[in-house]
Amino acid sequence: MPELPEVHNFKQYFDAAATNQVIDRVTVHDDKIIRNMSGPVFTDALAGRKITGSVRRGKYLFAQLENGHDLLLHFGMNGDLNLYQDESDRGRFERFALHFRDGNTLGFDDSRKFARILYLEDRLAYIEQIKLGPDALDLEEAYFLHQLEGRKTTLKGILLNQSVVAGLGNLYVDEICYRTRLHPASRVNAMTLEQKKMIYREIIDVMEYATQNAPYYRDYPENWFWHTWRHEGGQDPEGEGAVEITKVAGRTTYYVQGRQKLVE
DNA sequence: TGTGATGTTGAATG
DNA sequence: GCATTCAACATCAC
Repeated sequence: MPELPEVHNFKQYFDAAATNQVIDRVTVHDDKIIRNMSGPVFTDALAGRKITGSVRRGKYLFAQLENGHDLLLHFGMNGDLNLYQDESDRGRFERFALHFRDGNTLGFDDSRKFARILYLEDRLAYIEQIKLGPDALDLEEAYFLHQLEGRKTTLKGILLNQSVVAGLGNLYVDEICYRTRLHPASRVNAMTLEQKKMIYREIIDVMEYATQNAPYYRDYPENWFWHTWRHEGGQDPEGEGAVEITKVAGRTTYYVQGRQKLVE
């Protein structure tokens, strides 16, 4: 599930659960989820470490350790955090868990195993390495406009590109396109400056609204866009047209025919 | 029971 | 070399 607003919520949950906790030991149920070292090496690297806080950038959550290193949590398609005391509360799909000295355990659940966990000695070097762009909430207009120059890809493709702006995913991109009245398959190089500025504005507005109003993980408000128009048989709340389903940038895409203009 | 899924990557292609 | 596209990843839910 996680896009920027969900990971924002994971951060809140993580900070409350783990800040100032000392890791007593680590359990790894599935070595493959740790992407840059073996399970035992990972376990040794974390044992005895204190967690001092966390930093979020896009969909990436960096848990900071007192030695200056970081534990990177990327939630993939359906990662989740689960703090518990009683072993019976352990998640069915827990892949690894931090056991704190105070007796609590923070489990990382991930049924589909698309999550990525790394132990990082240098967070900034890693961000540089994967070319992760600025967080959507920190996006500056001039930078964004510059990133769009000379691009021939689709509007949806550019918004999903984490190097351009970090944090947007399939659902929120559809909502941004809906609000701008632009068809998601519109070509970036065919759009006017005004249209690009409008996209910038909606990125910020949608992300701010979502982070301020989203409850933890599920159970979004009734008027959330995927309850109204972004689903099979959905209705455009403004009644301007029919909801169509197609594929853009390789992803399932919803848009309102008649409302969203294809610019190419 | 077959299909699709809210993400990322690396290989293939242009 | 760069931008872009697309299959692959592994498993579950509908």
